[in-house]
Amino acid sequence: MKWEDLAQEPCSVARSVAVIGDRWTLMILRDCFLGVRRFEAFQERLGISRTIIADRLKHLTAEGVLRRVAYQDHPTRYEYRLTDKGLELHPVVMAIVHWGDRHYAGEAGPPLLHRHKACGCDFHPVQTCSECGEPVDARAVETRPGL
Amino acid sequence: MKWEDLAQEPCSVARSVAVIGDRWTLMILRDCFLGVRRFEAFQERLGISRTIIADRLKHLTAEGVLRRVAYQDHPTRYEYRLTDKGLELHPVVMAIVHWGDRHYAGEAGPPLLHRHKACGCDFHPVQTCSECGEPVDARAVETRPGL
DNA sequence: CCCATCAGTTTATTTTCTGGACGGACCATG
DNA sequence: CATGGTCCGTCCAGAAAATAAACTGATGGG
Repeated sequence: MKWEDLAQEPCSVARSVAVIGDRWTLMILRDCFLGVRRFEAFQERLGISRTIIADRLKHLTAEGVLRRVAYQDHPTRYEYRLTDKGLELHPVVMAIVHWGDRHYAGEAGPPLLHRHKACGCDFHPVQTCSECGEPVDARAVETRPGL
Repeated sequence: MKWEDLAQEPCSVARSVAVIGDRWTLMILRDCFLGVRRFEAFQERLGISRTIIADRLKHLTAEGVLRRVAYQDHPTRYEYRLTDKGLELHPVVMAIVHWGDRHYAGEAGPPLLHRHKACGCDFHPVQTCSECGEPVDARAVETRPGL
């Protein structure tokens, strides 16, 4: 199997991974959620070659996760913003952050705190069932073919 | 920046991505959550070269996400099972699945359904605030340095 | 002019991946 | 007791992809 074939698999993980399942793509998305928008800023923060940045931004734009927005003319310059589809990746990123916080944070605690504006508290994400509202973990889930 | 350097970054996304942020690693984890445990089974399901399977399984084992468990002697054969740390990746995988379901499922709906054993319903994951219990989305979160 | 900013592209190198063969320890069958 | 099958890997050479570093090109400021 080739990487591009992932998108054709009858599996939502495979299809998503074809879009976002790449180290640098995930790092770029992290920065997007932190408010980074410009090519130079991504490059500087990540410290990787510009080719990769250009490539990944192009890919994410083509997939509708980011959109290019002109922020000046003469010359026309674009920045990259999350679309609604991109914003929906927030749970993915938060879940990754939380796992990292739990298993790789040092003595001093997690590097970043997240505050829920509605209640004003620092929080971590909890995954719950859309039907009953209770927290869900791996052992509480049964999977079966749906198609 | 090199890929291995990600683990040293003061960022939980970077540290997590250093462990699981690879296409094939994510696909292997998907299969783990579907109950796949054996080398041959991973290889057959993914259809990629055995070298990659061996490499990724080794990496995940070294990171404590999977553990090797002997399931027979003469010769001793091992299978790979999720550890508790690995099971904690469930929210990450579910979030990815849900995003894929929303944006890449065809007419017929998502390829897999997930049933919450406790309430018996098919569900999708909802990310909520650990403090107030309300659903959280990207715009409801403020980030600040915590260390 | 000369330098700086910004968003990329081009080119050459380095790394990774593939596909296939191979190894070793068994077991079942004829 | 050969022959083939199962299972978990490893090894190797060629192909493909990822990456770094330098370059382009449009513009503005001093």
